[in-house]
Amino acid sequence: MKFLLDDTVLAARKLLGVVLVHDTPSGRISGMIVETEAYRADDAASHSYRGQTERNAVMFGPAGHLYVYFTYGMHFCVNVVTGQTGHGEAVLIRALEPLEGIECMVQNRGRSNNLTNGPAKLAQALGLDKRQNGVNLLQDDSAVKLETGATPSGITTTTRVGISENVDHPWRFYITNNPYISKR
DNA sequence: AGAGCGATGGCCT
DNA sequence: GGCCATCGCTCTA
Repeated sequence: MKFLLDDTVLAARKLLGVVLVHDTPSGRISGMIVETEAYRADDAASHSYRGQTERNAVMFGPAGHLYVYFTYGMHFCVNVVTGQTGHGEAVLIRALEPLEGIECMVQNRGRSNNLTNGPAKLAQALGLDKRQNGVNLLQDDSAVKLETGATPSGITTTTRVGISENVDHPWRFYITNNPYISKR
């Protein structure tokens, strides 16, 4: 996972195919990352753009940690911190392909379809919220961690979703033809 | 298939 | 006080 220290846009591409795991009391829940977005420090759409605050502090910490934020009053979204410590960069995980613990995901989501094809959906499916903000994803004994997965067959590049600033950059990536990407 | 909108709370000015 | 890196229900076709 050395690539997390690379340029954040490149890191977002390389996170495709990596497996995100949450070890819970009710079992191991995991999914392969199939869609990401890069948020750079000099990027008006990034939470870190206006400097460090209590909320976004994790983004300014070391790469490979988990940044979880709360939005729209009811949703959590999950990011992997990238780049050098102090820069404030991260990659938003927008979609997963479910691998293990699908029964747990169904329970967490309260439905049996569309488990992980959106940033807030996958956070709920894996049981991730404010409590996991800041955990180290690169440590073996961590409850939430990243594991090496498959190399994607193909990568599609588009502009990012759901932002109003800095709209034109092609910083969203997904595995071409993967059925679990979020729509739009 | 697609547009409209309500739910719901923390963060920032 | 207004804004949100959202989701899913409800309406119109």
